[in-house]
Parts: sequence; C-alpha cells; structure tokens
Amino acid sequence: MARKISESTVRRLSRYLRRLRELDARERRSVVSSAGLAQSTGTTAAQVRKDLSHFGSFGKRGQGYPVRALREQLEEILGLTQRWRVAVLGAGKIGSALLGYGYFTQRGFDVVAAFDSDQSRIGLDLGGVRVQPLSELKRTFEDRRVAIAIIATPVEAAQQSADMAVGAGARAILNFAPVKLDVPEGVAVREMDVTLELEGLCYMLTTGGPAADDTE
Amino acid sequence: MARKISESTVRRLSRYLRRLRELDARERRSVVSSAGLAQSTGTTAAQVRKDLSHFGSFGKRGQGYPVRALREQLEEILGLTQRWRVAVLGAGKIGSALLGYGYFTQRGFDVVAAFDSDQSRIGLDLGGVRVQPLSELKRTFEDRRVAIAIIATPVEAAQQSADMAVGAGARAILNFAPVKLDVPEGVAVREMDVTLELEGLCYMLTTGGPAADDTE
DNA sequence: TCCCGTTTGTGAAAGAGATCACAAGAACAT
DNA sequence: ATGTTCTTGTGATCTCTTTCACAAACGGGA
Ligand SMILES: NC(=O)c1ccc[n+]([C@@H]2O[C@H](COP(=O)([O-])OP(=O)(O)OC[C@H]3O[C@@H](n4cnc5c(N)ncnc54)[C@H](O)[C@@H]3O)[C@@H](O)[C@H]2O)c1
Ligand SMILES: NC(=O)c1ccc[n+]([C@@H]2O[C@H](COP(=O)([O-])OP(=O)(O)OC[C@H]3O[C@@H](n4cnc5c(N)ncnc54)[C@H](O)[C@@H]3O)[C@@H](O)[C@H]2O)c1
Repeated sequence: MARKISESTVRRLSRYLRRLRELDARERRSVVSSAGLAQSTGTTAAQVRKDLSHFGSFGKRGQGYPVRALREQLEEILGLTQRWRVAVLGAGKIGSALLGYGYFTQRGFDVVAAFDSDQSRIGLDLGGVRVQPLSELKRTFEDRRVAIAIIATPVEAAQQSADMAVGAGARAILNFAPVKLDVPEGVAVREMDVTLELEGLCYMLTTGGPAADDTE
Repeated sequence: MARKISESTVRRLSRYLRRLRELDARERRSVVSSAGLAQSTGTTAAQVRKDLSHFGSFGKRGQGYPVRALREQLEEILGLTQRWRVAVLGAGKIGSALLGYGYFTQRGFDVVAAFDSDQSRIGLDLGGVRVQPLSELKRTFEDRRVAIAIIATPVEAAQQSADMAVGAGARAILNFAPVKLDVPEGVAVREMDVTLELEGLCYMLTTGGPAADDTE
C-alpha cells in the first residue's frame, strides 16, 4: 500500500490534519465534507478526495468524513502514532524561540535537548531544557534516541552541525540556516528560509497583482 | 514580459540568488556553470538553464554564467532592486527572534515596526525597533508605507492580525501561525509552519527510512 | 583559419500532478 | 419500496513541470 506519494500531497495531508485537530478539539464537529476541508486548507474538494484515496476510503458517501477517525488515520499515515524526540542545535535567538514553543508537545514532538558552542549559553534553562556543550551531543543523541535535529546555528556552522547530528544518529534535519546542507543518502532534510519566502512575496507583488487569475 | 512562472520556479530562483550572493561576496568566483549552481542548490543543470531561460539568456556558451551579472538579473526578476518595508505583528518569542535577525537588512528588507497587544511589551526596544500598540498600527503602516506584514501572533489572533494588516495597506503576509488565513484577492500569503515541516520529515522516516519494510 | 573541448539555450518527449465528471453508495422521507 | 438528495471514490483527461538530447556558440590552441 506504500506507493510513491508526492511531497505536495504529504504537505496537504499535514494541513488536513491540522484542520481536523481544530475541528475535533475546538469546534466539536464530528463530520466534515471534502469541500469543507478543502475550504479551510486552501485546496479543492477533488484534491482532498484524491489525496485521501491513495491510502484507503475513509468517508461515507452522502455524509462526509468522520473527523475523529480521519484524524487518527492521518496520524497513522504520517507516522505520528509514536512520539518523536527532537534536539535543537544552536540556542540563540531562533533556537530559544523554538525551545519555548509550546505546540510541539501537543503535536507529538518532544524537544529533549539543546546544544550550543558558546560557553556562556551552556547551562541555561530554555523552555525546560538545559543547554549542553557540543561535547555531550553524541552521547545525548544516542542515550535519548534523538531522531530529528533542528539546526539553528549560524550559516557558517550549519553544515558542521548537520554533520555532527548525522554522525550522532539523527535521521532527519530541519534546517533554519539559509544554506543547502549536504547529507548522506537516507537522511531527510527540510529547509525553512524566511528570506526565501519574503522574496517569493516580493516576486508576487512586483509582477502586478498576485492572484490576477483571468485578467490578461 | 515573463508570463506564468510557477511558484516552484520562483523558489529555485531565490535559491540560485542565495548561492550567487555567496559566490560573489564570500568565494569571489566570477563565473559559475549551470551544473555548479545546480549542485549547490539541490537541483539539476537542465533545470537551472530552463528556469533562467524563461527570462532571457544570461550565460556564455562554453563558459557559464557571470556571477555578478546573474545575481543582479535575479534581483531584478524577483523585484529586489527596491528595499521592502516590513512590520512584525506579535512581539513574542518568534517575533523577537525575527526582530533581532540581522540578515534581513543585507537581503533588502527593512523591519521598520513591531506591534503587540500586551501592554507590558509595548515600548520595548527589540533589535532597534520599538514595540507599538495596535492602535498605532494603521497610521504607522501608512506613514512608513509598509508592504509586508509578518504575523507572529498566537493562532487565535492570527486572522484578526491579518485583517488589520490588510486594512492598513499590507499587500503581502508572511504567516507564522499554524492556520490558513483568509485574505482578499490581491494579497499574497506565504505560510511557515514548523510543525508541518516536522511532520513531513516523520512521513519520510516512517515510510522510506528505518527498517525498509516493503511488506505488501 | 580550423579544430576541439566545453557549456548554454531550447524544442520535443516523458513524467507528474491536478481537475473533471459521473457512477455508486448512504441516509432519509414518503 | 421507491425516490430524492447529498457526497464519496476514481478512471479519464488535461495541464503543468521536469528531463532529454543536441545544435549553436564560445574560447583557446595550433
Ligand atoms: N533570528 C531569526 O529570526 C532567524 C530567522 C530565520 C533563520 N535564522 C537562522 O537561524 C540561525 C540562527 O540564527 P539566530 O538569529 O538564532 O542567531 P544567534 O546568533 O542568535 O544564535 C546562534 C547560536 O548558535 C550558536 N552556535 C554557533 N556555532 C555553533 C555550533 N557549531 N554548534 C552549536 N551552536 C553554535 C551560537 O553560540 C549562538 O548561540 C542562522 O542560520 C540564521 O540565519 C534566524
Ligand atoms: N515560538 C516558536 O518557536 C514558534 C515557531 C513557529 C511558529 N510559532 C507561531 O508563532 C506565533 C507566536 O508564537 P510565540 O511562540 O512567539 O508566542 P508568544 O506568546 O511568545 O508571542 C505572541 C505575542 O503576540 C502578542 N499578541 C497576542 N494577540 C495579539 C494581537 N491581536 N495583536 C498583536 N499581538 C498580539 C502577545 O502579546 C505575545 O507577545 C504562534 O502562532 C505560534 O504558533 C512560534
């Protein structure tokens, strides 16, 4: 049943899940239609149905999808039935913000460690996590079985940080530094570059109205 | 001039630009081949050439692309020949990090204002910017001609923040809150959701990675 | 001048992803 | 039971993106 699922599909699944959690916990809705989900996630009804159909059939014709069950299905599909242990490398401005981010826990991620090279930051307690020196990185990754590393070190140190994380057993990296990281086969990387997104917005602004659909 | 350019192309252009700036400023290279650019931005040589060819022909056959000139061309294409004024809404953890982010200035963005609803945060100086009350938002956006708003308020306040920004004249929004924003036609939005990216990594780890179980 | 190794620019082909359109299923009223 | 209404699931189709492949251009050397 594990076919080739595109990254864009996975992204949308994550959005559906985000919305389903809201519907379930906050809005107490018990069913939702593909059209409803599409509306609140910025896609089309057909796209929602197609995305879900890759993994099975979860809805009832005429009724829609049961919110709770679909949420659980998506968690299963995305691999979120287990909790994931995460470490933050670089306890500076962005690293501190992430360490204090309350949502991770709710969403299945446990930030269990933080590392910094700056002596003056070591020992700090940030969001309940003690900042450790790099010398303890490998051991901590192994002991606590950290699978995901978030890189929040300066650009110049980012590749080195990635190497350390991978060397210590990390199998996925979320990179906040604006550089392309080289990692061995089998290590997953996602990049978050604020500037890149801002530039995308500029392009839209500059090339006349962004969603100028039909007007030519 | 250029017709429908896809978002993925624009994203790559931004990556090329990021790399070209490195090559120009740090590594002092004066030419680069499509293969070289591809290598350091995670794509293919053919893709680089095709992307650039949508806007003109900037290279010399047999030689490659002149780094400096191509950088300037990309800045032109992306609309980065002007500086853009940006405001941050929500001066909390992530908002503070962004206000202290030094790279924006280098990349053509000026963070000129910050807003918060919390009385105790108003008046703070974060990264050289004074945190203002929401009551001053509209006026400041107009006076300083702010085009881009970065939303860093809690999920529950995000839509409201977006409405205020748009009402005050913002034409683009970079949204850090994990919700889909509804904005009027003509306003560009990009979303940065850390959790969504982490979930994407989990999916990869769960399917492609660990014990490659192709159990049908 | 002509040849040779190199790298671009770009139509054409292949591949992916999104959209369409509709039969099939489910609930409910009569 | 039958009809009505609603919404899913999915093959077929369409559109967009990426990859391929090669002629055209460039610089250097003989
Ligand atoms: N501040 C932001 O809002 C922001 C936004 C987007 C991206 N980023 C990126 O995130 C990264 C960090 O930015 P920041 O603003 O938090 O910078 P920062 O200087 O505040 O923090 C960086 C931290 O990393 C530590 N560090 C340096 N080398 C290290 C190493 N080899 N191993 C471990 N730790 C090391 C430093 O001691 C420092 O504490 C940068 O790459 C930046 O481009 C920052
Ligand atoms: N902390 C992180 O690392 C992180 C990472 C990714 C996304 N986010 C998202 O960014 C947003 C902010 O997160 P945070 O961790 O900085 O929270 P935070 O509570 O530290 O900061 C939020 C700030 O927004 C202010 N605020 C509340 N309502 C407002 C309004 N209507 N207008 C203006 N300001 C208002 C609050 O006073 C507070 O100062 C959230 O949506 C969060 O999900 C945070």
